[in-house]
Amino acid sequence: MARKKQYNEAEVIEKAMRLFWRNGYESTSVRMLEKEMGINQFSIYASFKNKEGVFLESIKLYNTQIKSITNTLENSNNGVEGIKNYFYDFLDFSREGAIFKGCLVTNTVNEIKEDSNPIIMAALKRFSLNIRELFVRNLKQDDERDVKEIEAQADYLMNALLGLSISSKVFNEATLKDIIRMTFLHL
Amino acid sequence: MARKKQYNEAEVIEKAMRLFWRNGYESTSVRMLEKEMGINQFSIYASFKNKEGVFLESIKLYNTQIKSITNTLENSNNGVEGIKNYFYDFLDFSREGAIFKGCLVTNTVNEIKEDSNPIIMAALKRFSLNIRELFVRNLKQDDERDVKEIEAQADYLMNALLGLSISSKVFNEATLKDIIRMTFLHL
DNA sequence: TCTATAACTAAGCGTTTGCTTAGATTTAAC
DNA sequence: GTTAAATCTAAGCAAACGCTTAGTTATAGA
Repeated sequence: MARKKQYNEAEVIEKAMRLFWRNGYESTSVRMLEKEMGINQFSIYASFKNKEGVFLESIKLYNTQIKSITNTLENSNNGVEGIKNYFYDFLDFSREGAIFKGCLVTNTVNEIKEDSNPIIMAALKRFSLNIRELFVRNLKQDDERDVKEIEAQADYLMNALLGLSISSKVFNEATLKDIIRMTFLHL
Repeated sequence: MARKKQYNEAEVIEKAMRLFWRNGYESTSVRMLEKEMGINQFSIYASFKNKEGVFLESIKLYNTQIKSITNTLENSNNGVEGIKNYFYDFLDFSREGAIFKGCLVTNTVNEIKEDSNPIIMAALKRFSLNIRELFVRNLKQDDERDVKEIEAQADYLMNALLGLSISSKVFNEATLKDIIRMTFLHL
């Protein structure tokens, strides 16, 4: 009855996500997206409604890709050691060749103004809170741990993880691994 | 011989800096600057050449303002305790009423792409390196400390400080203070 | 083969961006 | 008071932004 799409939506979102990851949300223009995704602006808007839609789909994909390491964390029952492994896994996950791109979500949180784009901001907060809950769950596995301190430790770890997302653009790999080592010294 | 300026350059830069601090570099437009600074675009360009010039002057001012707490750190001789105080001082410094604005420099590092604006990026890196050196200097004051670990500890502290700049937009004051407490537990 | 419909290309919409410029206004030396 | 120079206002520049739309092309059912 009608013409077939000449592109696969999953494939072009993969490319869009990598561009957002490197560039951030605002400074990725629709012109850049159409070049990277290899499809016309019309097709972008037909498939994903608008730029925001492309980004929300990118976060979804990011979520499923990072699932491979959050699942490892979720299935671990070795307490804080599991979280430490998550930090190392994340470093590996955020690497593209020699450079580190940080976390797509953290990068964007830093860029977006809350009131200028509440939909994206809400999606990003949901993502962060989810990871923090995994930290709490794993910390509770260590039975010699002071339960009153667990919430504070989870916040401390989130702070370190957020920091790592910036640090990974400044420091080299050896330094980043040393930062992780030091972060877990007293936990 | 000629007309007098109807504004004080130091005063309008103060206002520009606060706007950049809240908003970031890219998402602060020249139209917003002229409203906040209370002067016309022509005057902005006459006094500071361009938007980049306004920002570079803003960083200079930020530097002299934050000097009040970096000086305290520089004059301290109580080792890691002095750094801890710096963290608390920074939190206070970055507060505007009930909300925390993070660090102007860190906020902008997150936003700017290295190759898109190398001049600003260079100014920002200089700023960060300077603070890290103060950390190293203070860590060396503790004579029971392992000298081989000092560089790693300085990086760890920078990571925590960078994290704090993001965290301060997400967490409340009590949580932030708890994060600082936990950061220094094993140092 | 004809036709209806979805997918394509490419031009262009209105708005905002950083920045400039023409022209009026103020000021201080003469 | 005249004049020259700096400062002001306000309009407008080209480029880039997110997004739309007119017109062409391909495809599957009749």
